[in-house]
Amino acid sequence: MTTRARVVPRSFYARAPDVVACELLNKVLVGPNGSGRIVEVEAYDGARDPASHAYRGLTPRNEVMFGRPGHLYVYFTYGMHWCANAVCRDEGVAAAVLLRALAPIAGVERMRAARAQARRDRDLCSGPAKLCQALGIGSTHNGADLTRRASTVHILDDGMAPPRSPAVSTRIGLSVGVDQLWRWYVATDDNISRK
DNA sequence: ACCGGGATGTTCT
DNA sequence: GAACATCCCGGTG
Repeated sequence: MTTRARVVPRSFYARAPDVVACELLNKVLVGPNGSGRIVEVEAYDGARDPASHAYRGLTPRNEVMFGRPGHLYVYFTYGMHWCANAVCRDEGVAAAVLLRALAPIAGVERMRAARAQARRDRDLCSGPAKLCQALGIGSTHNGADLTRRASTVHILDDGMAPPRSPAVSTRIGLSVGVDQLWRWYVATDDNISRK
């Protein structure tokens, strides 16, 4: 990482989640344990998306999704896993991008310690709950401001452009909204949760 | 490689 | 009481 890396500004996030998702590819997520390049994402659009946590309106859990763009929405699922999203669109409109996989950059030793089960380094961040465990992201980071370098969790642009033609697929692990092609990933990367 | 089941607890019906 | 934006392990081929 060079000094030319800068935080992604709030205006970037204040757009539709499918647009934000595509452009988050190849940006850098920084967390407590290190950093990684974002290589897989999914879009969730509360207003018209039955798979979105915000589809049925505001609740204590999804409150952050309704807030300002550029913040982190962290939720707990399956009794043991944390997952992290970048909040999109204007305040009052719920939308988010689920961060699904990273290519590790810095702090790999700490990530290995945080994910002792991982047999290979490509298993460290190859899933939405894996990357949170690897980077040390949890409930205390819900609502974190991703646009501030001082924030424990933030996102940097180090100059690498998003892929011109990312791979596209349906989203993973859903029982509704299964037909939307709202998953994007860097086709050539080894750290993808699933082909 | 692929597939099936269990872990584990919050959230919402 | 069911569902859940998941992961891991142990089976089989």
